[in-house]
Amino acid sequence: MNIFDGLQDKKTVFKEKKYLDHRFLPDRLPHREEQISSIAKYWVEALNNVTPPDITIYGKTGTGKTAVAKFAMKQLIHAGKGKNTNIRAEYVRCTDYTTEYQVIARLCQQLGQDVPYRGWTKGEVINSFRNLFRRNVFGKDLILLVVLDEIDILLKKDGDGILYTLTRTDNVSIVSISNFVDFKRFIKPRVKSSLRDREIVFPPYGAQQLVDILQERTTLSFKANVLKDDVIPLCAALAAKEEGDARYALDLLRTSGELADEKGTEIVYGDYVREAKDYIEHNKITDIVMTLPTQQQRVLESILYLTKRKEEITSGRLYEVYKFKSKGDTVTYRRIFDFINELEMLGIISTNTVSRGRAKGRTNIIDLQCEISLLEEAIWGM
DNA sequence: GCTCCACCGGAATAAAAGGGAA
DNA sequence: TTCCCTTTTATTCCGGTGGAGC
Repeated sequence: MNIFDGLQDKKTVFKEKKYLDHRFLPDRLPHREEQISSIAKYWVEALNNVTPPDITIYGKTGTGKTAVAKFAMKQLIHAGKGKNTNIRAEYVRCTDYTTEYQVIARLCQQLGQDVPYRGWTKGEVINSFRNLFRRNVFGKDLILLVVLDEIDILLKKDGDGILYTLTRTDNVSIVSISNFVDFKRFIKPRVKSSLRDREIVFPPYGAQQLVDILQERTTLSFKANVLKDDVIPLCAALAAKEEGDARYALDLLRTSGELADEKGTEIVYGDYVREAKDYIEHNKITDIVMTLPTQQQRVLESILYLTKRKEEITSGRLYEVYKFKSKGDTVTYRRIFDFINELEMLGIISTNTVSRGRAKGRTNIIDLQCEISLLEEAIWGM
């Protein structure tokens, strides 16, 4: 008897689960035709051996920014085949490569130039990057399209040096993808002027559009007639409420199916979607909390403590509680300020700065953005 | 020994609205 | 009433330290 016996051919509602992964790149991206053709309009220059203009893509999470960019990359490379061009398109996720050095080193490696992760100065790495263009290794002038996904993270952490370097390298065209419209405030005027960019905005998907997207994936990934009629509209409606997040919609759909498998039913019911929602939320919080550094966990604990006591959480009060809780092993208020920002970025809390006049100064009001019980569970272990 | 980088904190600057002067 | 000042904290700027890869 093998432990894997019987598990592999367990009954399932899925045909091919992978098509429900948000990283899967379909052949068609419904309701993004306009954005795709905008990119194509700019990039077509590359096929004539002209460096295309820089592009900036804005949009909330799950609005298809990454998918559209990757789709366009694929198409461009395909179109370039057989033509007398030397086009490369490289995708860099700035959450994985968080400094100028790392991004350039990564680009070098993608283009076949080996550079170490450390030890070299930034200048050396930039030089060998630029040499890739001078040396003409590929016979034809290299045109490089760099897609910098979630660039706001990089800019916030490491400044705008990366843009400075890339805009000052010939034959490089930058596509910046950002969740925030105001990410340009991280860019200094001197760099901004050399970034001659076109902007493309990705609006959130509406409920009906999400239905279309889900419908298309469903035929690929689920067996026939396993979804109750209300499943897809419900996923779409819930995701539409979450700022039109298609990734979330797909997550809901997949998790609902997994729940059906788990329960051993052959049909996915609408109720499973609601259950999936709780499950996803729970997992998200647990994941975040588990990977948080100790000090940040303490801050979160303090927020939880104050929330439970129904006290208004001002930054000053929070710091008091935090200091009390960590008994000596503390960091300064300056750090807490950063932690609060990070927690806000993660979506666990929200802050609102208010000013209370002459004798009271300014303060941040902090609000927990998730269920107390979920957070408790995550912090105090399962 | 050199560089990158994560982590940290001090100091300077900005912001908002009540208080008070005109 | 209007307008500037004051107060207090938020926020930014910037530099130091030490570990890790080379």
